Amino acid sequence: MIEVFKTYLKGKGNYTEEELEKVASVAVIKKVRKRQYLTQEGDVAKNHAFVTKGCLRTYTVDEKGIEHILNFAIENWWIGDRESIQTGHPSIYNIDAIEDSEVALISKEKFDRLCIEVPAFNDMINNILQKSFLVAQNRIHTFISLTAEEKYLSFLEKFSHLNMRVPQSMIASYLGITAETLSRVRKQIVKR
Amino acid sequence: MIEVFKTYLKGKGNYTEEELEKVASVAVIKKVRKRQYLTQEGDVAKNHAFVTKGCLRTYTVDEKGIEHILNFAIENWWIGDRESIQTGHPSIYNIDAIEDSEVALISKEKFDRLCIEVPAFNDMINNILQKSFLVAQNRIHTFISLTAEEKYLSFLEKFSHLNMRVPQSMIASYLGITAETLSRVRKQIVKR
DNA sequence: GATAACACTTGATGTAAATCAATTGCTATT
DNA sequence: AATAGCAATTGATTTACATCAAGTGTTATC
Repeated sequence: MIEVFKTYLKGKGNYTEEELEKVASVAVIKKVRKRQYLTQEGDVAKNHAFVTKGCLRTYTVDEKGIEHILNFAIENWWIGDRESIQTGHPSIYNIDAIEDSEVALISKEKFDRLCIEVPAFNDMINNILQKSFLVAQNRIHTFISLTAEEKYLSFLEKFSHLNMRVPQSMIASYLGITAETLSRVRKQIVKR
Repeated sequence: MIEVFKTYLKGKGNYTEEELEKVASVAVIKKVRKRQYLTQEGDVAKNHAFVTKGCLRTYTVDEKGIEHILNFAIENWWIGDRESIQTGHPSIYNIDAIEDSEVALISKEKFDRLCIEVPAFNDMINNILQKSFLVAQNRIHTFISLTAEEKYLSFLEKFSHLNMRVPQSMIASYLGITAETLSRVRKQIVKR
């Protein structure tokens, strides 16, 4: 499935054939079965991960045992706790697969070296970062200004593909509402 | 006040004296009086802004006339709608000063050129972006997992300096709660 | 020094969403 | 085919927070 990664790279930056090989060659493919962890709370994250197949999520579990989902990642998305990778501090997040999945792992060291040695890679990563930031800003805005129903509608607009793949209870968690509330909200929407 | 900007640059990157001048020379100092807009909803944002003095905020106003504050920026922070600047689309945000302030403006064109011509600048900006992203992630996490009181305590931990400068009603808005709720939450906290 | 203009507090009431609990479907496994 | 194990729905109840409405205190403004 390294081909998925290469295709992605081609679409995202101006790589020479040589650079492309260089980037792809440091990636290590790993299968992650449904419910299997990629990283657990307390671990120091060592790898950036690119999803070639399946779907994963980043989340925490609070004292009451409730899961709070921070992010999903499907094919052609990156996932990983940048904070932990960069600082070397233990991660506060869990990452696991919610479908049988496959990721391309790149170790921090190799990733950092790529950023230096392959300008196209560096630019690509910074572009992604920029985009991720804007998405995050936007999501913050939904939290401070929208009702449960509006949050869900906004989610549908932006991530309808996720809506079809991810259990409702997880979408609720991602939106910061309960599964019951989401169920009722959906009923309301359909009714109109 | 361009000195504030130069001092900041020195602390944030490995600039040669020449590069430092180059960066500083493209910045245009602008005074922004309290309540004066830097950008308004509907405008296409043209400049990145670095705050050399004072305090500004990014916010929206909903149909009911309620303000939702997305960000504050004080001395040594950047502010501006990256999305609008990059895409050329009208901004959905208002930015105004909540104290008499002063900013260093850098136009999109000059900013982009600096990113290309001054590697230290590019690296610095990407570092800031990375940090901004992590802060945003963190804030999202507070929204999906904390109560009003916990959100405020978390805010205090991270931004106590802002707490002293910004009206409570605006902090409430930033936290996605009402001013009344914040007032009661504070009373609770003091009581213990 | 009176008056306005905010910023914050406090109380009464309303409501969206959470919680608790039971039921109905699925699909997965034996 | 029976059983277990989730995922979603639905109803009853509670609660955290919002809303509405007066108040008080503090700082500007004429």
